[in-house]
Amino acid sequence: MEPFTARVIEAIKHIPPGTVMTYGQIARIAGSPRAARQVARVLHSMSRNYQLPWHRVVNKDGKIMLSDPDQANMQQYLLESEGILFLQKGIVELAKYQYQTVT
DNA sequence: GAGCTGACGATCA
DNA sequence: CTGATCGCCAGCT
Repeated sequence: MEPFTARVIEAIKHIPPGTVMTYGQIARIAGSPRAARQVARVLHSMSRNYQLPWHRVVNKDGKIMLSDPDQANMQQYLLESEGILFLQKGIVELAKYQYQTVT
């Protein structure tokens, strides 16, 4: 497995309940600030093979950007279950819930 | 093995 | 401010 992938997985694993992280933020932690897309790709691939809180990952707008409506709905449901309030359909209050990386 | 795709993000027009 | 384009590079065909 690529180091990048391992870092992505680890970063996601460290996201506490009730908080979220952005793809770009994870990308930075993983070592590639502009590799947000790869984070998403890794996520989509790993989430079905590893037990990851992939639902705690949203884009920089705090918005769920999943292609599958069913999964997007699932993500919102899971986040709400953790106490996260949605401003709109598929949009969380990122400024309030974004996880502060410790590095 | 080579090329295409894409759960994003930043910049340009 | 809104819309379109480029870059990024791991994963899939």
